[in-house]
Amino acid sequence: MQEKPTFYITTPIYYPSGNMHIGHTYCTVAADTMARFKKQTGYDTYFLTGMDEHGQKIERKAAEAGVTPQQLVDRIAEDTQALWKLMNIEYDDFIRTTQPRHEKIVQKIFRKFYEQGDIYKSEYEGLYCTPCEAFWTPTQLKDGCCPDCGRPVEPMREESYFFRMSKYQDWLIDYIQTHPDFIQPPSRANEMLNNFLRPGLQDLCVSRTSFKWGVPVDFDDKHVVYVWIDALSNYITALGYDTEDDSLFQKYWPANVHLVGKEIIRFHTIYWPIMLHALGLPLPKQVFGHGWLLFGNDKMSKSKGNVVYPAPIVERYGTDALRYYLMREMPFGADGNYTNEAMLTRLNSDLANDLGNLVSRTVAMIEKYFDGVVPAPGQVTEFEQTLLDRYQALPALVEGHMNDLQFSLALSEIWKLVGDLNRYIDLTQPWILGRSEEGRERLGTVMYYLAECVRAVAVLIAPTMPSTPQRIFEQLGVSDSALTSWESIASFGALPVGTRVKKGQPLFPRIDVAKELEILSGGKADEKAEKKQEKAAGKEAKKQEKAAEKEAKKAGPDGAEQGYGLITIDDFAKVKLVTARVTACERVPKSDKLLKETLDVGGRERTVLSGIAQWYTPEEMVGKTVVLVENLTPRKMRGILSEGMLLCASDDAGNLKLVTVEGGAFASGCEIG
RNA sequence: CGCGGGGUAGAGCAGUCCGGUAGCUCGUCGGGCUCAUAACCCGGAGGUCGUGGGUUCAAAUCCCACCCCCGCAACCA
Repeated sequence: MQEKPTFYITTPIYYPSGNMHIGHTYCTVAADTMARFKKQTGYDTYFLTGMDEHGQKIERKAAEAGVTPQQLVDRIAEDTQALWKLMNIEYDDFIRTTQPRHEKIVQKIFRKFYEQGDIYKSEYEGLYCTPCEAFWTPTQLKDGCCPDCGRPVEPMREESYFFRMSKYQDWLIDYIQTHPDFIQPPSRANEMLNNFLRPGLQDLCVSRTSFKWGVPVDFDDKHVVYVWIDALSNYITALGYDTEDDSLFQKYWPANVHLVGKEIIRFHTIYWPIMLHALGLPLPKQVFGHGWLLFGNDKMSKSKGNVVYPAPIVERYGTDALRYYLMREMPFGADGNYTNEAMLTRLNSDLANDLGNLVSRTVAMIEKYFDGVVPAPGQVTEFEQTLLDRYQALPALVEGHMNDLQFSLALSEIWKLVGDLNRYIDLTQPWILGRSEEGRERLGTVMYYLAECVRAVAVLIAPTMPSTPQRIFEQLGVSDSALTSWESIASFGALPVGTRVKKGQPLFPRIDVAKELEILSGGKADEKAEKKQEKAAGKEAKKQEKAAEKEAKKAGPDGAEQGYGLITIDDFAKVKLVTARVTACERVPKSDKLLKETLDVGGRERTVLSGIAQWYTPEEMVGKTVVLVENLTPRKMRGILSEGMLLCASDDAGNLKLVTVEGGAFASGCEIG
């Protein structure tokens, strides 16, 4: 028996500092699509994803939440795996850096580096910002102060182990230059060479003593292994490298592709190759840096948060729809914008109008004209020839784009066939052929070509949209797995004459874009509230508010027009507004937008966070008398509990002004209303 | 001089490496069709390719300078 070629693909292991959102989903879906494609085209594939669960940030987050780091990461790992299930991700393994199988090998690797002289002990010296618990290089500083919080930094020393990167830099430069496919897209290779390699690599600090949540260095227990060796080695520890059973490692390493975000390409194309080289292992064949999914302004939503989570989208439109959108919308490698509107428009035009409707009309016509039985094709005309040309060229084109990880191009090629088919129907006018007996053979040809081409489309979209093909096959009456394989579309005509089709539900119902946009933005806020606010009271209030809003919209057109429901005086009374004096104010570390205000409210002190740092400096805040929503459910942001909210006015142009009480001396704690 | 991405039709983008009628999707306007999910098909309008200079027979594309936007990693009430 002939052995299949192998294909090993990985995603980064994600950091569980929060729930996985659409950006992580993007990368994971891409890896899954690729893995499925390779499987479909005859490869023995292995697809690894997982989580990078160590580090100071997790330690701190867990402490804030009052749980152990392990509990924290367990929860997020569970949620993440549930999300991947929802997205129909078929990974072969899910590695977590807290698993013993990983930790043991990391220790071995670390020790090996030490013993062979790649790692040495020294001192890390740098400028440290104590509140932010971060080291900065002199070039990162802003006016000599911490770029995050603006406070002064101080020189600090920390004992650390270092990896001699410099020892390998010439080798790596040479490797990159002689392996042009190693770093993709190629512009990234230049970036690495010019910015990091040619100027000279600095030795890399690979251990920490400042936190404990990590893999202990087994010969020096003051230290834990820092992220580089811990996280990057997951790609081989997951395969059982350097264990008793390393059969997976033997079989699949080196990886064919590491899919990574462009922000971590440096670690994967410099540190990781050097580590592997030092271990005497071959390098992955390719590291592909994909772009970032940016968030365009969603005009329908006034909510300021712009993090998009996949679950609500999947609930409404299905997993395949979201997968299609992610893979189709932007060229892999470049940045792309995500907006609900663009997605809904895309789903409507490509999935509902073009593909879904094509399947619909094809099946409907075969039912109408041939009682649901696929007829035999007859004489071929130039119209069929056009289709055939497209059909025959398609698998190779798709394969080419897929191998370049150009998902959007692959899909766009497939959709050219979909477009051809819709056009074909108009050109051949089956409804006219159906009127006369002479047209019958011709009609049969048209129907056969349609059905057979639709079958091919179903096969081709399977990696991107894993569950849609089955729904198409059901309507086409195809159940034989020999007719759903990649090989089955190698040549036209595998679909047996006489197959019974059966019309089913529309594949992708048309979406009312305006309506859905409203629901999506509302749904998003809802989900956030649910995640954030454990307190039932808060949740309940929100729901009621929503229900009331909906009611009011139905009832009063005036209110609906403005997007607000009418409320009664009682509703308003629920909101307790009071005056408050800002007694102190500072920027929140590691946040662009947040200010932390300390307020005096009638003699009592309150801490409130506001996303207004772009408009107000901490200095000018102090002394203002502002309006506080006093009975808002407290919420934690950046680890600080915010007890209320300051009223602001903002306009469409992005200006923002605090609502203040004229004459700053007005007493604080006074009720407003 | 921190790094990176970008400025091409109303919107989102391709084209730029390797100069030679400016293209795709959505929207819009007009027409056609009735098998289909108000879907599908055809056609039109709409761009001095950020600005200024240079090279060239010819520049979105090459060279120089400048301007502007965005991101630097995500629950920002």
